[in-house]
Amino acid sequence: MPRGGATAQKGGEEPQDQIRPLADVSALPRSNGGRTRQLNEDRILRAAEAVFAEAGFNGTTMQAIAEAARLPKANLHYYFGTKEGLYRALLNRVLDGWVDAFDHFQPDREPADAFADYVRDKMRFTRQRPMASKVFANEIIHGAQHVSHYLKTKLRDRVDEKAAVIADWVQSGKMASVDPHHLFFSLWAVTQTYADFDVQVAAVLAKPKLGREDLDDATNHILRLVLRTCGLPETGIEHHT
Amino acid sequence: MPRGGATAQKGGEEPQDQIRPLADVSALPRSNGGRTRQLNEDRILRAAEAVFAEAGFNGTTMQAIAEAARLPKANLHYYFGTKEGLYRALLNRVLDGWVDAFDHFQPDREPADAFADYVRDKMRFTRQRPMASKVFANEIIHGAQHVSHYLKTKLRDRVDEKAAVIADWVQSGKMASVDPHHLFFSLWAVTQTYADFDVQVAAVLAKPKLGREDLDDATNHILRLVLRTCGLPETGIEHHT
DNA sequence: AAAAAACCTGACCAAATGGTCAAAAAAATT
DNA sequence: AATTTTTTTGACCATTTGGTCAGGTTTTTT
Repeated sequence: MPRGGATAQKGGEEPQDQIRPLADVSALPRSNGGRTRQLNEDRILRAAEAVFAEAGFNGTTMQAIAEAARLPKANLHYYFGTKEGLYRALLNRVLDGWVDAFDHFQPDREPADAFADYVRDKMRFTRQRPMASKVFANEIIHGAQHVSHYLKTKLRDRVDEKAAVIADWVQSGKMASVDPHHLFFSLWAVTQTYADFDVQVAAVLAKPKLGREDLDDATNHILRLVLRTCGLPETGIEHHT
Repeated sequence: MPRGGATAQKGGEEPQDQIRPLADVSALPRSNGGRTRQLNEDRILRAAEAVFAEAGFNGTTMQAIAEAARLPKANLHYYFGTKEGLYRALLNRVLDGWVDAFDHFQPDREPADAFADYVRDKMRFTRQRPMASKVFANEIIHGAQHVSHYLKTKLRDRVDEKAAVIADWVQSGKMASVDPHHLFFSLWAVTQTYADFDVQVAAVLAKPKLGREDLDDATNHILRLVLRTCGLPETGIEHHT
């Protein structure tokens, strides 16, 4: 008897050509102590992230994910039941890494350091998992139907908590007066724009695609922007050329 | 003989319930001196903007647009030929209003005024046509397949032109040193985030939806952010509560 | 008042897509 | 080694969807 969200399967398949090679995961080593499932779910989620990011929920076909993961479509349904189920699983995975960066905002820290670390973390995420960012952005733009509860509870609480910390910094004269909530919106916006709208940025910069250096420039720019906005000293930022 | 991009039509229709009332346009007054086409195209585009914004290109069905516009589906095909054709027409419409705001950056202007006007323009657009912004954002996130040429030519040229103006301002000591290109990316990001990610912002602010006051707060916050980043005096910004 | 051009639309269709099923192969348990 | 559980997968299907067509109606032009 199956174990996943699925029940039973059967599905017509055409021969699957790989659409995008998925790193290497080619030979899932045998004799796993039963973690076949974990490996395959991960493999599928990785493929799904890329496909959903590029095509959005509706534009994504199970077939496309199957090809990207180099597995038959029915296999996806075996592990995740429905397209919706797979999508939700993916969103959970993406959201996990989203709230953690907030930890940098501790009351006893130096504001400048906290902001710098936060920005650098966000930009690191942007560089390393631009697809994840796009999946999330897409979900929000289209009404956040699957994550609205999360936004109104976990995220809101976390933001309120850290907004209070920033408000304290402002009160105690450690930084200039800024609306903490809107500051967060700005921080998210300026960092994620390099993941979500990378195509636009690259086009304007006349680059075929964004490279590491471009993102380093961006990071320095954002650091300057944030620190100046908060009336903090611009230490540790390289001078842009 | 038809005149639009279309050729000829015929299409099965179910009874159309309105999904979203479209303003009022209920009675297209007769006896238009032949501008029936213009009226209907506008009506369809208006409906399409809302539907495409909510569902993305692939998630949007011609049927849904037809219902929103309260016209039979075949009628849409009559005017725009294909779904793609309609989408492109919509994108053109949206892009038109996008580059104009750049005009505020004139060499002889006071930098502070130029930035303030630009931000206010962008935020006005965000408030008045959030759907348009979402359609555009969606297009970019998914690779800008239909507008990449535009980005690499018209937009890039325009940005380069205005970046030069800002570079001059920096040179002549009128404002602090900032990378002009990245400054634009930041400006776009912080303003459009209130249109594209309105759901997220509202959720965090614990509002059912963003109101005028919220966007006014946002505008003031952004003005402060930009002016401080550019080392310009914060004149004419109301103090946030 | 014809004739032509523009507009409208119900009926229909081929292709795509999410999902299912049954049967079998592999692994793990006993 | 037998049994049970988990995994794999090809074939099949109902529905949805973009798009077409032919014939009709309205408006404009002559």
